[in-house]
Amino acid sequence: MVNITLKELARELGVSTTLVSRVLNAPLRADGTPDCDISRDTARRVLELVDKYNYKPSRMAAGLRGGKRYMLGVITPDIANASFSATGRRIEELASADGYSIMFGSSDERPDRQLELIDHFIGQKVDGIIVTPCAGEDRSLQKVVDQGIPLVLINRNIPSLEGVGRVLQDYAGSTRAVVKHLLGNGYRRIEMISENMDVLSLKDRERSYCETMIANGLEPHIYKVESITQEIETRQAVRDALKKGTEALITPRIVLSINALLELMNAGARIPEDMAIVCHDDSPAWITHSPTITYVSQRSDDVGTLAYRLLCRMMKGELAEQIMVPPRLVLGGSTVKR
Amino acid sequence: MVNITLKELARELGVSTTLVSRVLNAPLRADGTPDCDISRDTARRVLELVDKYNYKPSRMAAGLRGGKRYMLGVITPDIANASFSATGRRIEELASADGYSIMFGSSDERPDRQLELIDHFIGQKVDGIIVTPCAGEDRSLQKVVDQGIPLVLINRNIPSLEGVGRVLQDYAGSTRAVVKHLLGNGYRRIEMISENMDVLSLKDRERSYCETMIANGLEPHIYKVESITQEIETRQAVRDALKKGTEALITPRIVLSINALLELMNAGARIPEDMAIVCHDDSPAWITHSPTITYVSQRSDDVGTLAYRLLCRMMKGELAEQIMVPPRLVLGGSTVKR
DNA sequence: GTGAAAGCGCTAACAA
DNA sequence: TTGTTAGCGCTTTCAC
Repeated sequence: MVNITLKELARELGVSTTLVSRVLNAPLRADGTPDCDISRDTARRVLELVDKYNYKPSRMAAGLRGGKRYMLGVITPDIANASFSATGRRIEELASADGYSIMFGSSDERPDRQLELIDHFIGQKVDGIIVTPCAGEDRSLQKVVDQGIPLVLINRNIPSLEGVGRVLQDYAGSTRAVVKHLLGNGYRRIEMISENMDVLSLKDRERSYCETMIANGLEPHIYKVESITQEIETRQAVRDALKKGTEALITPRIVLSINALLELMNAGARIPEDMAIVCHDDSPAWITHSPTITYVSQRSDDVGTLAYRLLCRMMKGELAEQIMVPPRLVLGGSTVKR
Repeated sequence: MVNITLKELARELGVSTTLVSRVLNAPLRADGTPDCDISRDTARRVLELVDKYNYKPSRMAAGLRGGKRYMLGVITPDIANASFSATGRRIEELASADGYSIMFGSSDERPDRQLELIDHFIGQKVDGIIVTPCAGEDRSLQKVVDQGIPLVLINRNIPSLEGVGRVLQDYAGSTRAVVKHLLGNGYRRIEMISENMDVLSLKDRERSYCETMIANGLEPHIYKVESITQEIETRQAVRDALKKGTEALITPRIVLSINALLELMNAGARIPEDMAIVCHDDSPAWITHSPTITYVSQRSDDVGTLAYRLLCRMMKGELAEQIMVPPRLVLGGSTVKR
């Protein structure tokens, strides 16, 4: 019941292993026949037997001798995180359709873990690597580049690295779009509830909110809540905002969104009459809620698609690019025109 | 900058490759020295040079010749699903500490996809496979067993398969515990809101709820909502329950839990005075909510730990076992004694 | 068009 | 205690 080998195939056909290997590795022509200097007839016979035995070449052996390894490495800080796993899922989907296997690893935001994983991947001689880097560890990534292994960075940038592909999100741009959307719908007293965290994406959103408000002659105001007391503070902020007559709230993290929403319901506030709200990140709750919620989607799966495609191009020898993905503003009933 | 090979190491040391290989593959003794018939001194010299060059053996080559491959395959229906990814995460964590690489795949509940992935894994000659099987495809799994590759089933059972390990959740047992907990706290009029789905875990919970109620001389009642109109129906069910004077609600799926909770808040019902509630599955919302929510944890990470450990034992030649994991009832303020 | 032969980096009999 | 030899399954010159 063990898999048949190329050698056995060759023997049964009465040809050399070389011949079989060549047929198998030739690029396919438009009409589906292999593009190599093998007689059409022999090639057909080979393919038929391959089919009959459902022969699958051993990637191990192929890789060893120097061929493609059909293996990719993917590292995220935490595969259990919804956004990262959505990205990873998409990569796996596309890659396995192309015959690649995926090795996943979670760095857990620990540089040593990331280093370990990279070493592992290099040891396995993967064809390419996609990684959401954790802070404070570019040496291992540099090593990847030095070894000539195509590398694509996702979501977080490391500017010092050269020759790597990047798929990054335009957080500032999306927040600008949010504010403009609210302004266009007649909202003026727009506030943000944000969290005191050292995360670039959040800082970008805060900064962009302030800039856009000021550029439109309005005064920005951010409630900054501490992570540890986030729920209580968020709820307090919502009550304050309601009392003050704030017209719209932007909540740039999903936990803030959820707690703000809960407090609005708790306070009996009507959305969007008493308070409009823009949430962040993807949740099935946004579209089942009534009214539906206007939110900024991270497009995690699109990021996966783009990263994989870019990696493919790089594996074919094309130059590394930087792709900016604009997060998508999904309009809902929580910010209708007033 | 490319990795050094065992052969080069051997040449630099003036010994044979065999010698080096033996040192490297020997099990470690308590004092950290390799347990083989190599002179302590030579062994030390080998290890020193390995260290100096940070040599990592090529798993490809090792695997090819018949040694361990240090590679595991993990298949879940959807790695983007929180529960599965938590399990996968834990497996990866433990496995990579032992030097294994993990190949992940999502079957997307599609038998053909599962078959493909399994073939891939067999082709890569993984040392072991952990899978949450999708319905309707046991042939590929049988193939795994036939090839002598240790296989562990997670969460879903396929009784016909022999010689496989299993880590299953005791859904009926946990629901029994839920009902008993409520009874013990003085609740009598206990109802369940469930969804009309063909999923074993849900059926188990419904059955167990009914049985336990009847066994205690109480009348069970289940609101069955359709998946497609789940939100509206769940909310309606909550309103009905409040009107009828129901004392406690069990919601055996996370979406039902969330919508029931939202409707309770919407209706201004006090928890647990007007209605106690037991939610299901893990969510950060349960512990940040006030009052905190009593819920049944799936223990996805524990399942991962147990599955990995079991697989390890099987890879060492031990017999396959079946492990039942009792889901954990986490007590919160939503079901306090009345 | 096709095949012989030499490896890729490693492990495992079998000798010494 | 150590080395010799022969592969694992495949790709790749180079020769025919």
